[in-house]
Amino acid sequence: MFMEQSGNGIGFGIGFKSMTINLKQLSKLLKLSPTTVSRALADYPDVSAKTRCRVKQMAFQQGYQPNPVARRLQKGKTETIGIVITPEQNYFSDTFFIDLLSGISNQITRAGYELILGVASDEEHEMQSMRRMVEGKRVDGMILTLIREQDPRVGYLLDRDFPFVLYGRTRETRPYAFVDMDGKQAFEKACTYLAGLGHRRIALLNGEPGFMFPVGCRKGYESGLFLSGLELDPDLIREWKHKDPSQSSYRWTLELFKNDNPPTAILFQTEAVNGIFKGLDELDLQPGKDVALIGYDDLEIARIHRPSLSVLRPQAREAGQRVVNILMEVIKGEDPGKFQEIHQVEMVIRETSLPPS
Amino acid sequence: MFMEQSGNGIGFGIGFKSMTINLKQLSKLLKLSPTTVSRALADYPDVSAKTRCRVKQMAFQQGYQPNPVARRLQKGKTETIGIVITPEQNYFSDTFFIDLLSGISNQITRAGYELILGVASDEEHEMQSMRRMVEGKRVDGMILTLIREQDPRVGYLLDRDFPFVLYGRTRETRPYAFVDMDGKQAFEKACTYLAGLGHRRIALLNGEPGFMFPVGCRKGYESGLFLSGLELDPDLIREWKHKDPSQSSYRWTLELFKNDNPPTAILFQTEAVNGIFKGLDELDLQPGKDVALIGYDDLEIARIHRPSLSVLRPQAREAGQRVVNILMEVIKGEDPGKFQEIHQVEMVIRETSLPPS
DNA sequence: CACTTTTCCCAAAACGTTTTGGAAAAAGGA
DNA sequence: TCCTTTTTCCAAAACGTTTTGGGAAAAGTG
Repeated sequence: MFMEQSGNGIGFGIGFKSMTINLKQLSKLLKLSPTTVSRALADYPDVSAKTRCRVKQMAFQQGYQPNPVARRLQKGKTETIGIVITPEQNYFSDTFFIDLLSGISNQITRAGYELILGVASDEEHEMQSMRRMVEGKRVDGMILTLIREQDPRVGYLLDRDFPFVLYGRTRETRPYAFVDMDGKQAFEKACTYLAGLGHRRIALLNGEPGFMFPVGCRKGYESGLFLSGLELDPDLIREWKHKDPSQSSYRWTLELFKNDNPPTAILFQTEAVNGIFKGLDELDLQPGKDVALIGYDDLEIARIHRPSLSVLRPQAREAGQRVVNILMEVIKGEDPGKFQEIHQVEMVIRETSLPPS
Repeated sequence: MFMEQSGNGIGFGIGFKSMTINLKQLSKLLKLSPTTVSRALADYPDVSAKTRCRVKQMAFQQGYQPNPVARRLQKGKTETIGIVITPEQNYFSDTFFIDLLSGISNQITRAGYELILGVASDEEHEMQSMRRMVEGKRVDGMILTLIREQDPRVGYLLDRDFPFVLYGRTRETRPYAFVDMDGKQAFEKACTYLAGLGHRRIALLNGEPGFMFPVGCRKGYESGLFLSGLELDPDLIREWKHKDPSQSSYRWTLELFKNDNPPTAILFQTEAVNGIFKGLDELDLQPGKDVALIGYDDLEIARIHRPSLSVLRPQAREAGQRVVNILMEVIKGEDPGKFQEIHQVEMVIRETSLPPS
């Protein structure tokens, strides 16, 4: 008996190299047609239980795995999801983004898909990287993070009806799918909590304008003040920059306390915590003792620091999984407008949220 | 004239949707064979300059891009590189890993390849994720980071002769390709520098045993002591844990100063800096003034902190690019043993490396 | 002109799957 | 037994490229 094809050494078990068997070879081994083998493996009902079993056994024994590239060509799908990250805005400075990515990755793998990653240095390259994926037919869908108020990526994808899901929201009238954290509710909760402790001067050190998330934070903050019967003082609101969270928040912290009537509590995104600590230190104010603090995001520093930082904790992992599940539905053709989820954020009270002294 | 195929609306310029033209349609438009069009676009010499030009123009005008999946099938390549990261060891807590990833991603894109990302929660899933990529024929090559002294991934890939490049090194006698930072030289340099300033008691707060990088750091530290005529004191060497760099380094910092003859300087990986600062603070020691500090990795905190932290700065971006270039060579069939690069690390003197007081 | 060489193009095969549209064999029904 | 239905399988087409192996026309050579 001779072997045709590139002699595939029918699994003699010697060595590991190129244990790669394909459908034709497998079907030859089974004395069946490739069609039947393919259908047996896919559990089609038109192949008898006996042969199905035989096929699966042999496939397992031979370590057969269908070539994904060939399947993709035939199916007309890339089985791939794209995401582009921009390190300049040091977004995933800590566990939060990794958790999100971890949820995304695991769910994508479970679906038999791949996650391809682009790293872009700025907005322009971000768009470029996404266009390469979309127009180059390299992905079936996109995941967008770090969403801006006016986000050209969303318009671009909507225009060509390309499947995508946002982690976050943007200003856009057409319906689109998103998973967002309820920043408004979170900041409202934190604000009323502090007010409930007796704080009357609560500051907000908010994220960079232009991005969508800080908008919700501010709304929650204002609503929290209102619910607690406190007045909004524009002097107690400042915004730091993504490029340099520590430096800018440091400066704004100093600024906040130049006030005649300085705050007794600060709400902020935990990314900015280093600058705040430094500022307070310079002002000889003890975090948690002289000034109450609640951060958004439960980064490592929040747990490590003494006193440990009270935080608002988004469930990034779960959100990542939802993003993928939704994206799969949208790819299947479901109406994206049906998938608009706003996830609750829990508050973790630690040591920096005491009543005013 | 009728259109066959799924009437592709030969670029009337109305709307964006499915502007996707394929080779057959393009060739029909040009009244040429698909063969010629394909070869024209690939700059084969057997197509006349005139038609080549005509083809390229039309391809551009129609926004034609070859379907990568089809090309991959034909070429027998996935045009894809895999990488698996493990967030548990909070490895990319900051800019360093992002820089590496950025270099990797850009270079991969330049080569027309994709980067697929796996996120694994532990060593077992890390291996599993890699096997899926390799045995599932999903990638042409792997990039490995965070290398352990005994690293099963390396043996696995060598056994099946699968292309890969390490960022780092491991204990393995067979030749393999790697790009590594010269941790030994870096720590030697830092150590002799401090000794030159007059420090006699220099401590090393090293990374977790089991990983390869700390081995080099320790060698450099020992060599630096030796070159400076200082004796090695095992009491001045401690190792923190990846899982919890701040906490463990905090404890070890306290421990170091329980010594009868405490250190006047500490060498460490910058990841651990928060714990060290906290420890020193608790001991009422001023970083940089009472204790000189040099960290490995130029993280944001190093630049932000006052006094700013002197550091050893690896060029992660450049290293990432080299890793990809080398991997491309290995994929082409070059001998991996030829590619073993050890990159120099520069020292950035800031404010925490003064002579002993 | 007859021959060779060069230039330019193309039909067909191949990559490894899945899907389509039967067809042969077995089983059931009268 | 003959006809119908069900079961089980398969050959061929298709997905969109690139590569192979020419072949016709044009240009060069004597």
